[in-house]
Amino acid sequence: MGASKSESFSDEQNELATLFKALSHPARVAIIEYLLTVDTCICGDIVNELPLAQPTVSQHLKELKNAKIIQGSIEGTSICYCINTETLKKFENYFFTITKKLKEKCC
Amino acid sequence: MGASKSESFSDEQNELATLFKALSHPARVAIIEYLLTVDTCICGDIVNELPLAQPTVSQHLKELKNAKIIQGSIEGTSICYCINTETLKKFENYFFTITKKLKEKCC
DNA sequence: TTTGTATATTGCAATATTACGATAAATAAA
DNA sequence: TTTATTTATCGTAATATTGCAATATACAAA
Repeated sequence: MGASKSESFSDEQNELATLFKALSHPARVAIIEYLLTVDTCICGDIVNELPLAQPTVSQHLKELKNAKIIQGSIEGTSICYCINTETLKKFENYFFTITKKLKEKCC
Repeated sequence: MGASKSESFSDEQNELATLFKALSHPARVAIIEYLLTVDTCICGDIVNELPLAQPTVSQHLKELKNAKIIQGSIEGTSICYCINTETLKKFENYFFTITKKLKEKCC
């Protein structure tokens, strides 16, 4: 085996796991943090911000895009990336449900 | 290569990524959700709740324990698992910082 | 057209994760 | 002590992730 038995779990559980997975690498956390420090959706220079080669950064950006956590739009020669507020809200909601349930517990 | 260049990122970025990673599998999301549905820290039967073999569940539980998201105490023959409120609060705080920053942005 | 700049894709090696059968360890009950 | 029950660990196969050099693509500027 080796492949995750995702079909054995609910859609919501898989969706939540996918979002967590997209953020499960320090480089991708760093990308999100960087996108949050800049005022607008700034183009380029994400590569210069990270201690990784350009193809590696491109790959991490692709994963964040696939998870719909960020989105990129072509802006001349470069690409303008920004956070997908929609998805982050969804994520926040999921997460809230969990932490809310936790507060209702004793333990 | 293949190993993650974690030393190139901040401790906080790595810590956050570790927490996300611990929850990046549907089985582990399911475990957390199950622990939240039961009133107290119920022993055993986590294995029966999941569509996975016992060694696999044990492995997932170990990962959640390593990330300090859950904790287990011996209770006779079985082990009583429950959520580590401390860690989840820390996680919640990290996450809040991100979503708060997002709200301060236009985009 | 040629050159330069920005980003993506390919290919591959190193490493990590996932899953589970077999087995071990620990303890309760008979 | 023997047996049953519960959880952990080992070993291993299948698959996924990470990182980057090389290369491709796309387009702006010269």
